[in-house]
Amino acid sequence: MSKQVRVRFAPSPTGPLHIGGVRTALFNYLFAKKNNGVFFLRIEDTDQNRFVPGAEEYIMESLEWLGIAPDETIGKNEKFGPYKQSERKHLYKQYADELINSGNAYYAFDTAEALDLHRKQHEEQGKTFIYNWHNREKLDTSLVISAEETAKRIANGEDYVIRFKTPVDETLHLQDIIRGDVKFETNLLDDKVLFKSDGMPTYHLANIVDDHLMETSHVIRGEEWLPSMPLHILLYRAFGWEAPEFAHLPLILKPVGNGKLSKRDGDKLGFPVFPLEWTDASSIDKTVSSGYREKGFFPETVINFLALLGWNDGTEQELFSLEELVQKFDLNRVHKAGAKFDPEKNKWFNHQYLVKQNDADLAKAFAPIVAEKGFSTTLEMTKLEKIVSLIKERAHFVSEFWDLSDFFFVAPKSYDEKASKNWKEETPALMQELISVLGEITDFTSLNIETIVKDWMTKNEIGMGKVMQPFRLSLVGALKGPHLFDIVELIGKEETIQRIEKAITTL
RNA sequence: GGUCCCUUCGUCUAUCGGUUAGGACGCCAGGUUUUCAUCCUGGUAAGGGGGGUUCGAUUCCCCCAGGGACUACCA
Repeated sequence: MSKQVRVRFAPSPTGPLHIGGVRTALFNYLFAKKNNGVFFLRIEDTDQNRFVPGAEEYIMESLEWLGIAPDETIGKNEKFGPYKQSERKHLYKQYADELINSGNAYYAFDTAEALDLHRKQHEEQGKTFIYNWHNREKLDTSLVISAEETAKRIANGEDYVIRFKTPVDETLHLQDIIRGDVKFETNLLDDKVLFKSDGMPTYHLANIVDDHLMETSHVIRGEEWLPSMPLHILLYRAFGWEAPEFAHLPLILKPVGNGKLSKRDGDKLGFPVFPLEWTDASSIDKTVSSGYREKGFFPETVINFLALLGWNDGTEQELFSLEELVQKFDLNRVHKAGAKFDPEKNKWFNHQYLVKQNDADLAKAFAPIVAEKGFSTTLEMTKLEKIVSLIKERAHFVSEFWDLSDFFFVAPKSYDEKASKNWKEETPALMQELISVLGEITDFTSLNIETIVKDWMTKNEIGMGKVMQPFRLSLVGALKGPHLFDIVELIGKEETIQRIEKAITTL
């Protein structure tokens, strides 16, 4: 029996979760569930300067809305808690010390200013400053001074960081589930800071320590982390720990132009990049970024579309429920190349799920909009459900419902110009006749009205278009919308006749 | 600049050496519909370039080009 699958999503709370992060979380979730494993959420807030209030809650709420909430996290099954790195602060120093003692790390006293200067000077000469084997003994480190001297400087309160002592002259062949064999020369790597002068670990140290302590079996993360895989593997080795398996996901790219989709893209591209609406409290004007939820996307849409960005099951199926995804997901079928986000196809997915929703739920979602227009009391829910069932095939979002159904609530205020051309000289007389036909119908239901009206037309040899077009124009104000007799039944005999009369006088 | 990753229709993708290179979104046309939408039918459109390996390459290898990521005491 192989060991239990435990995967994590480990965002830092520097703002709202963006769509690429959501995809990473989703793939972790799918992989965990597929393998009867555990999906946990860890908050990586080792950089106190970048902490954004509300971001942590936002992340949790987003995952919950999408239906991919973690099995373990802050306040939930805290088997390996705390799940927030700032609360694990006391843990990391001892591991940094362990690396110092084993000769895998060293103290460095260089100031940020000194390093900046080095970088600038190198740049001016067209060279790149890399803090590693070739210069670490020329810099201000514990490698070149005595242990006593080092201890003294630290005791004096001098600022220092702890850097990893990258091994020399090695070619690393690393295995990535998605990319296969990836090669790195250790001589080209730099000695990353593991422990900062503010007493906090960097991402690299905290991440490895926590993944080990939390018994992470697989690290599934974005491709932007691929360059730090050698460092991470080397760290596991230095600690003598078994490393988890790695899988680096392809990036989600902007739909137009180049580059990866980023938080800064906000609403500029005409679609949300965040699952939930987010108000930037730090901005002067309290900038609001739209969210999928508020825009009327269903969680199923977001899940389905994101799952297919970089993965497919090898068949031609495109509509998947979360359960199906769990069943079929396979990391080995994840793509290597980045994928451009296609807002059009995303909308198509939402239409698919909109049509699938049951009418009662849609009516419930539509009701507040109707109420806002001032029709709350005049309508019972069953009628609203009926309306929704008639129009949903024409919509991508619930927010489009009103424009597609306003004529159910209120008579047209104007008539579509182009359509009015169908209003000919003989039309008023015909409409007058239609009124009297309608007036005599007692069973005022769609099918019955249709039968009677069509009978009347055939008996009098009146062409369909001559009646139906003006009839629709009178009720709807344009040549669009659901089956006409369904509209007639819903608005009722009296209203129908009134609207025809109004059309006769107006047109 | 350096390191690493990637490369099939406009976009998302299938193809595990031999296919008329398939599907979906979009777009166009036709049909259904009194109308719009849905739906159905059809069409549009692709293996970056150059070398190899092979009887045969989209598929395997190399080079180039292009794109991307990373290159902080940020994650």
